Amino acid sequence: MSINVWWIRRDLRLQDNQALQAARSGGAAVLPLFILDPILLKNSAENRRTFLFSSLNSLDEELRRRGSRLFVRKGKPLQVLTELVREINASAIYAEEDYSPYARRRDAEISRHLPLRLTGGVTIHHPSAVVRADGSPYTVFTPFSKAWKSLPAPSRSLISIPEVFVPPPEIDGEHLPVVSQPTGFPASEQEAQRRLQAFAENLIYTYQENRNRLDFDGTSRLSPYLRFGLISIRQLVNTSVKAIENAPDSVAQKSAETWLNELIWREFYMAILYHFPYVLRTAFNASMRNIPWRENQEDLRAWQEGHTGYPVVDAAMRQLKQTGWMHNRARMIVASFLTKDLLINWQEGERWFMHWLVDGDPAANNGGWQWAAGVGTDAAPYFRIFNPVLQGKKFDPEGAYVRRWVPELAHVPNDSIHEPWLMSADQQRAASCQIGVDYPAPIVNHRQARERALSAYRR
DNA sequence: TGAAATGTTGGGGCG
DNA sequence: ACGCCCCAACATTTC
Repeated sequence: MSINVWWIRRDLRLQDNQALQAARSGGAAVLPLFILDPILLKNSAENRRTFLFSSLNSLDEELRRRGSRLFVRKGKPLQVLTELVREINASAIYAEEDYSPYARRRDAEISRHLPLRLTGGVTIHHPSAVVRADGSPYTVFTPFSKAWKSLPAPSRSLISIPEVFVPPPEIDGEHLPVVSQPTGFPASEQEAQRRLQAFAENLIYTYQENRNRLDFDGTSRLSPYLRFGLISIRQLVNTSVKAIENAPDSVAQKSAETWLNELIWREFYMAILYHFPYVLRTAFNASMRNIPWRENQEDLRAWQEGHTGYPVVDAAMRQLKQTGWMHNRARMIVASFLTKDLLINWQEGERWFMHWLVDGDPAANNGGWQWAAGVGTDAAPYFRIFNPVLQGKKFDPEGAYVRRWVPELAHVPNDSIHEPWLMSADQQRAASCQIGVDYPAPIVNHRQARERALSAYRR
């Protein structure tokens, strides 16, 4: 009987898995393999490692329930696979294609030596398929999304979970590191399914208005699961399409369409990274590579630790450090603050986010930062500068988000919660919050910082 | 997926 | 009744 390797990379799921399906074709036995690649492990952040290992443990449990198990080996993938293929006399290696520069180099090298077969699955459409008639890639989101939508829709039926695996041979492998469950994001396929189901019942129909609210859980919170493939993008897209069709009214329909667009943004940035891998090193827009950034460690530190004196910024940065996740609206606010108000290089923000985010993905994170800094594809114009006070008032009107993450401000009244420095000495005493002692005064004056950013960007 | 500055309009107070 | 001013509300332009 022939045996295939199912090389698991960012498809940690049994449901709707094209690589797994391909590996089982012809009734072959499947060896589920995860490779602990020292290069990837060195670059990955602790929150993502915890989520990854926890996900692998739960995947292993699921496999054991079906008469199989997960094999883990450590080392350079080419070397690991070469040895393994010889050891078990495998016919082929099946894996879901990954479009990041490192993954492409790695897979190209392996393909020269071994029968590596790549399948789709990370995206709905391959980055090279969403291009203009002349084959050139899109660099603006709206035309990209139109082209994306004009391509054949994904199959509406998902690939079901194999009931029984042909047991693979017993071979040696590493043990998975034992980790505690990541807080806030239980790492299992069932959890991802539960979240999607809950979201599809209600929140998807109010997404348009609620997604921006910092003080309300109006988003799906599926990003870590999608990042590591505990759920397939196809299932999410199919869910959004169904919701668009079933929407009770036009507001609900618009909401489901907005959510679908967010999924397309993800594919857009993956395509950008695929076609323009240099964006990981420098601004997409060549005219935006010489902005006179400030090198100010003190301000950078204040931003990172949530001590800028702007409540909504500090709340968001503390949410990130404490939970490994940040609300999307908050990501835009803190990115605008770092790059515009503090005039610090967006790449500092990109690095900090990758260090903490449990959903950190190079394509999406880079795209988001370049967008916010106004240096990327289809970027926000450089003069679009968020006012952290107005953003707070608009999207956290009662200050619930601020109070949750910045306890020093717990007793500050609503009308001062987003500009506590305006409180009188009496009010500060009443709120048990002395500005400059219990909570910092703003490290920059927004009005002046805005002017500084505008003139720096103009240069 | 902004915010600030500037322009326009129209109602009300007032001489 | 009229002109003038003020200013809020809204619209447009600019960054």
